[in-house]
Amino acid sequence: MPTEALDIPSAPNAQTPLVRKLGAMCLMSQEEIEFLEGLQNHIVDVKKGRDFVEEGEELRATCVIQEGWAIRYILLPNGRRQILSYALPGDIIGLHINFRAHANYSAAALTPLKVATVDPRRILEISQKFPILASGLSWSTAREFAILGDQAVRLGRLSAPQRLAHLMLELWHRLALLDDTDGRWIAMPMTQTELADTLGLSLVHTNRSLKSLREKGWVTVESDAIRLNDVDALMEMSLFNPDHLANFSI
Amino acid sequence: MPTEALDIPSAPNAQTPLVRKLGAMCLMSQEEIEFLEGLQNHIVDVKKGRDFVEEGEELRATCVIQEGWAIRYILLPNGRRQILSYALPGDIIGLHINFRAHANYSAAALTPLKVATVDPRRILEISQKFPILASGLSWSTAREFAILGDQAVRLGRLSAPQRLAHLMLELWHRLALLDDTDGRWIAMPMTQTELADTLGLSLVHTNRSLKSLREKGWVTVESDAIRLNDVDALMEMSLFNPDHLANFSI
DNA sequence: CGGCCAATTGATTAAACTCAATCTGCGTGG
DNA sequence: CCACGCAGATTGAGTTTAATCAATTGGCCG
Repeated sequence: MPTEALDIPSAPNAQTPLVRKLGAMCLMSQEEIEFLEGLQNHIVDVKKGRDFVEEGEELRATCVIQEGWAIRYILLPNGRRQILSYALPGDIIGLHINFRAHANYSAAALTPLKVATVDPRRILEISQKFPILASGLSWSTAREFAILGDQAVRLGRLSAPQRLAHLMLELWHRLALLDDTDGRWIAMPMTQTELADTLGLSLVHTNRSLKSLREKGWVTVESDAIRLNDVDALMEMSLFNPDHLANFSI
Repeated sequence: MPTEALDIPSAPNAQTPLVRKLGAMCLMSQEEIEFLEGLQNHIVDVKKGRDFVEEGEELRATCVIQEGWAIRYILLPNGRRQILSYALPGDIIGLHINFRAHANYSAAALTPLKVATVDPRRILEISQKFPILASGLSWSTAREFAILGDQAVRLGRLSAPQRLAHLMLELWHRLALLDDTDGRWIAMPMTQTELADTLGLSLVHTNRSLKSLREKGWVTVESDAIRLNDVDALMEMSLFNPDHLANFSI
């Protein structure tokens, strides 16, 4: 198992992935859990490939992913795309919406998606009424920062095969927190084009780097999933630091 | 002047850079301003080059930069470094400190620094008592995200000269919000080694890319400062999007 | 004057990109 | 049922960008 995080007992009766995720970090009261679950009762389906947040547009609602994966990305005027991060179940898009704030990135469904849309004013309500919950969201924010920071490290200071391995390990750890891994298999719903736009590489070079990890025997690739055959080797070669995703250690 | 932000009247009697920064976004009451200023009365000096936050260490205090520049960075086991972002006066390091949270990046003084150290519990107090102030800090958080997102775009999808120009424009806009630019001159207190670690390049290639901007006449480089001679050309070639730093437009 | 740090330049090597074909699996219409 | 089209994956070949290695220069300070 990837981190000590899993030794911390989860929130009881956790139904939504957000409650499960926060439960790994902080001990919420039953009232807080119920409030948080109650927030997420308005569920919207988003078709695979569809944008549900568009850069520059005014944000109307805070979105909490219930099922499926999304990407946050920025499109450049020359047509190139940089995917900033993957949003998994329990992740929040638009947590920090302010008066007339405009989205500074787009978000799209990587797989068919179920999202809860929440009135941003109810988020402010949380910080006034539920201090534990508020600190849970604050932790979630700090974790998003750490994830984006690791993305910057990948893009700035790792080689192509390192970037790939590093990303796989990140996803493995994040999915493990949701109990969403089957041993060493993890879902990989993105195409190689999307992978390339995540890692700042060309499609061709992404393909070749993936091949090199396969040929070393470190990963097994299936359509829509990969298996991490040698986690130690992957961690060492990609310089992955698991503390960045479990900064609540001890 | 870079953005429409400057047309919004600043907070009256703004003394600390944080109040000046937030004043550009939200209209705080006199009481809120005084509370925020009062928070920042414990000032610490940090010598140039010194780390004041170390990755992995437990964070004891929230730091608000009063004077000087800092860097947030991650050091890899192989000795390479990725600078994530620059912290300017008014920026906050450790806004989202939680119970026994450990820093997931280091921070060091790029210049001699004055920082206010704040008890993190007083941050929680803000969100409970001062809703406008809380939304201001939330905006500040969203802005930090946008800055780090732009950093990922630079690292992932821009060429070396584009990365340089893009970073200069970011700093120009951020300094303008603090009224800290002298026309088109901006401070550049970092060495080329630090610039290279910011942009994900080698020192030599950074030097050559800087030379190419100079030779095109777009920038003038002095020690510790540069002048943006042709902002339009820089914006076009680097695909810079000023909205990311002024997402409160209209 | 010497030492040191930062900046600059030259030459070579390595990594990653681009262009151009295939190849493969899958669904669909004839 | 099969040919066709299409999207995604794979491979080859040549080019470009950036890294590395190696000096050299410039400024500043003791």
